[in-house]
Amino acid sequence: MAIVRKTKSVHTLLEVMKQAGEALSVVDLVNRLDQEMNKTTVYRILDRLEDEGLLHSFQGKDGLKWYAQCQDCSTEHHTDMHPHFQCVQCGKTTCLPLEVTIPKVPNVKIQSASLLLTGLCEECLT
Amino acid sequence: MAIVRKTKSVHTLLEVMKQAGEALSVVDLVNRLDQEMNKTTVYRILDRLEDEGLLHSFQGKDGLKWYAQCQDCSTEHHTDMHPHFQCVQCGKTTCLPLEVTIPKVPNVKIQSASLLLTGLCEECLT
DNA sequence: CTCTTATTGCAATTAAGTTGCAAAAGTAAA
DNA sequence: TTTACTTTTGCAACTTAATTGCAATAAGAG
Repeated sequence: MAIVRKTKSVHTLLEVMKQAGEALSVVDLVNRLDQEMNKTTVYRILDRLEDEGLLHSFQGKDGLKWYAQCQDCSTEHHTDMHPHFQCVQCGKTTCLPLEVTIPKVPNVKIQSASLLLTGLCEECLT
Repeated sequence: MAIVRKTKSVHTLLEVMKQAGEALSVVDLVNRLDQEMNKTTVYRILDRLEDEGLLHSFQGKDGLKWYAQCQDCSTEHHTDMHPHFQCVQCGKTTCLPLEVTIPKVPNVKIQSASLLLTGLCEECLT
């Protein structure tokens, strides 16, 4: 695995993720960081941070790639699996701190699982 | 809901899905049907068939949209949810005839859930 | 400081998915 | 089967997420 330097760009990106406190799509991140860095850089840093295990990604229902930072994320704990929730109205997307029981499937070797729940969040319900 | 006519194109597409016997990505479908119809038509027919409930779709880990036909699919039974398995080596993707327990999340209204399992299929394991 | 390696910006490219519009095909009623 | 109307299709152009090549810059080790 390539060495990931904690450059200024990396720090800025992680800070934006932390401030957001929820999952962000790559498109959203590119927009938020438009003044700070090039979009190619955003894509590349996200790749590296995911390799390192500092972020994890999943495919949104919108076809976009989403990234999130969570407590469980680390290089060792990479296969860890938790569901995500995406509000169909406001788009807010969060990691759910829940254990998911992965169904047993005979004759295959499961390497990863991703569970995406969609619906209406608390704020959009009221 | 618009009326979906069983045109020749619709029939051909459904036949290809049936022959495949597994989930197919839109890109794959467009290629397989290249001689028979335009790619725009493939996209539009898939949309309509999903509305009608004859097919269901999900986002693959590759970022592509995948479609599958299954026994459970019908207009009435639209919110039905089952997991999919995608082999990382050969790409074979199938519906798993399993019930999935959707975790209870407080204060939100879950409308849909999609569970994608990835790993190695029986053939690629041996 | 100097050498080496990793990172970044920029422009161009690839590829998935969408849109507008005119032509063709299907449906129903006379 | 002719006519009138609606849905479907093909085609070309377009939008946009994601990738690539290359030169320039920044970081780290000695």
